[in-house]
Amino acid sequence: MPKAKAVRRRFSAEDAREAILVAAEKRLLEVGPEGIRLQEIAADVGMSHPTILHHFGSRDGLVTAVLTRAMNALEQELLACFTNLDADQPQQALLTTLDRVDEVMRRRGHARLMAWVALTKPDFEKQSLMKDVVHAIHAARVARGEKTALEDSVFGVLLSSSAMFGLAILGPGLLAMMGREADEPTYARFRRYLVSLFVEHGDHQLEAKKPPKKKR
Amino acid sequence: MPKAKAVRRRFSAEDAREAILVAAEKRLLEVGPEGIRLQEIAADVGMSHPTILHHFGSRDGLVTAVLTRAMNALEQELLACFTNLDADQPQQALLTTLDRVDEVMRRRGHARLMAWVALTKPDFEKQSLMKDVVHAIHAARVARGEKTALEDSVFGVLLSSSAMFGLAILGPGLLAMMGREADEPTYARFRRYLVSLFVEHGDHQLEAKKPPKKKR
DNA sequence: CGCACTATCGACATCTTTGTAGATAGCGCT
DNA sequence: AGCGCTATCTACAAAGATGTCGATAGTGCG
Repeated sequence: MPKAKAVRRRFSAEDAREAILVAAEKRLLEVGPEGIRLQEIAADVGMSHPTILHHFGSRDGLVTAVLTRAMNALEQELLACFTNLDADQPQQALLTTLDRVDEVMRRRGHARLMAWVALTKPDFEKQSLMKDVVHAIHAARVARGEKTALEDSVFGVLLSSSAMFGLAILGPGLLAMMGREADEPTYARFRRYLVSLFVEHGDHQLEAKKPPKKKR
Repeated sequence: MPKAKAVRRRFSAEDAREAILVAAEKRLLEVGPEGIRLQEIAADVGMSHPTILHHFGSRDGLVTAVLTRAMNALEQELLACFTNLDADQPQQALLTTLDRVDEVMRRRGHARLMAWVALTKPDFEKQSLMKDVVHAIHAARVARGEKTALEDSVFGVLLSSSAMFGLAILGPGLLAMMGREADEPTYARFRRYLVSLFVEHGDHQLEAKKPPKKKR
């Protein structure tokens, strides 16, 4: 009996790369860059693993491609979180920004991606968009009348970023250790708590400037 | 010509396990649990890899042993950071506590250990010592006269922990993105900034209770 | 249609890593 | 010293991963 003719679908090179990258990114979020296996990804896409090598040259080529793709996408998503740094409603603007960052980093799992990159590729090319964010925030604070140094705003962004990242990675474990539910309302209350810290800090800077109100 | 007699040193089982665990922990901090290679560790210790298997049964046995050992040691070190939660000098006590945590987590690299565990072993057994820390802090705040809910202290600890962890992992990258030096003085100033946030928050809670001082 | 191009595949080569088996040699005990 | 225990070694087995090669079969174009 003659062997059955293999039905072979054929992507365009572009589509094939895209499908492979999507499958690889899924694995990347789950098991990290080191856990990417050509055969697994090939099976997910429904092709044989030499096809992946044909499109990316080597396993390392695939890993680099998927990492840069994922980091670029993450950068865009984070940029979109900072679209309404509204100076009129600083408190509300800060809260919605934190909500969005939490959505991207924790609920959609992209903090894990950053963690993998930071742990395994410490010299990965960094963007510098955050500088603009810091200056926008600082300008708004100064316009509001706060007497504050630029570094104070730098530290505010640094604290928010570190905390949202750390929360995404360690949050469930930490909350469990402290005997609290790691549910969405708790996370939402925590974000409000963080905003209140910043608001109180801003008011404090404001008062420090206001010259003669009572003693001293 | 007769082959040279092999000079073979012989540890006690205890010492051998210890030496292997030390070498394995070094690799663990560098490349994570998945990166542990029996042959590399054996070479570091100066033995052949089947000896490791003899002592730990399997690679997985070694990994669990080194993980539990490292996490237990980390737990002890972190516990030691909370020895002076002095209610009389809350500000100074908080600052030195943060200094110590930073020393353990960032400078000694143990945040990477926690990150590896959180990323690859999400269901690793957790301790619950933090509950005691939270209650101690909260009791001190209430004794000081702050009108505050327990969850407020929970969130304070959660914020500190997440931030110190995130700072240890992402700190250099974030600071570079914002155009600041990632040197020790900067980290120290950041810790003081974080403490000032908590102090202002505490004062705010205090004022909220204090009934009649001026207008309002 | 017929042909060139190339995405795809099966089979294999090679390397790495874990794990096994049997032999060997250091150490403690009598 | 002699003997048993076992930590250690060499050599090999087995599995899994990346990468290579030549063949095959869609796809687009003349």
